[in-house]
Amino acid sequence: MKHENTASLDVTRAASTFAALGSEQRLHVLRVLVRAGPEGLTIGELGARSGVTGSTLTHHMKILAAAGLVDQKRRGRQIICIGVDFARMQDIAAFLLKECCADSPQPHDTHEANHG
Amino acid sequence: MKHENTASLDVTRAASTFAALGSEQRLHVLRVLVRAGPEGLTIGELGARSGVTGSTLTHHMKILAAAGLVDQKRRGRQIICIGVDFARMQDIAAFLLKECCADSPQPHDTHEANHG
DNA sequence: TCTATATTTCTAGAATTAACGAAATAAAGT
DNA sequence: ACTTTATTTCGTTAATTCTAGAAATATAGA
Repeated sequence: MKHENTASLDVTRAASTFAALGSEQRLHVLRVLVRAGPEGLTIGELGARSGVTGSTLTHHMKILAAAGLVDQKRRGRQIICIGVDFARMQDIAAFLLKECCADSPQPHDTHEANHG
Repeated sequence: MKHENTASLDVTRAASTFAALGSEQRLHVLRVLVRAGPEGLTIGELGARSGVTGSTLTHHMKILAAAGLVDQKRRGRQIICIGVDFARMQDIAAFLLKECCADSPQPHDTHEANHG
């Protein structure tokens, strides 16, 4: 990891977001949350529905929250978790493609039709 | 990792695709490839442009290829690598949201406007 | 066949991440 | 203050992934 890159902070952030999604267990938990919709679920209910509980669930939720993929807020003595919004996933996906063909010698138009 | 899930194979595949994108170094390499456009780059040139070379690059490319994010084909004694296409990223992003709100008690329409 | 070039496999130590029990903290009710 | 419920922090062990050097393989050309 020894290369200089002006947009390096973005790469770092995008990579850790993808990494957050890159665990089968976290992906499962996140999808349970997405299925639950905008009202969200408590940690307890999320654990019950996903089969991932206790400190393990806390650990995974922390990673998902740090990536901005879930929100957590306290309500009394429970924590309500709410899943990603669509726009965020769009942004993440776009990140990969946004400089597409910038270094290509041939005219852009030729390829651009493939991903309008 | 002890929960049964009918769609478990899909989750596994999606998770490993995200995991493939979840390394700063791999993400950097992949973006260099995306910048290069549809003609692709040889491993050597990709290494020169990205700063990741040798067995380390081979290792990362294997992971990206297994995830279907790059294609590799031999041409003489070099290997040409070509980056992701847009449709694949769209699919990956969609995976997360496709069952959105399925378990939500309230009517779908209320939330659906947020992510047409 | 011999040599040079391009890339991969093998191997292993370092670093990171996962998993989980036990103890700790936070809020609410008695 | 004490108890119960909900969740997190801490500490520790296991598992996975990263990184890179050295040897191996594949192809092309002399």
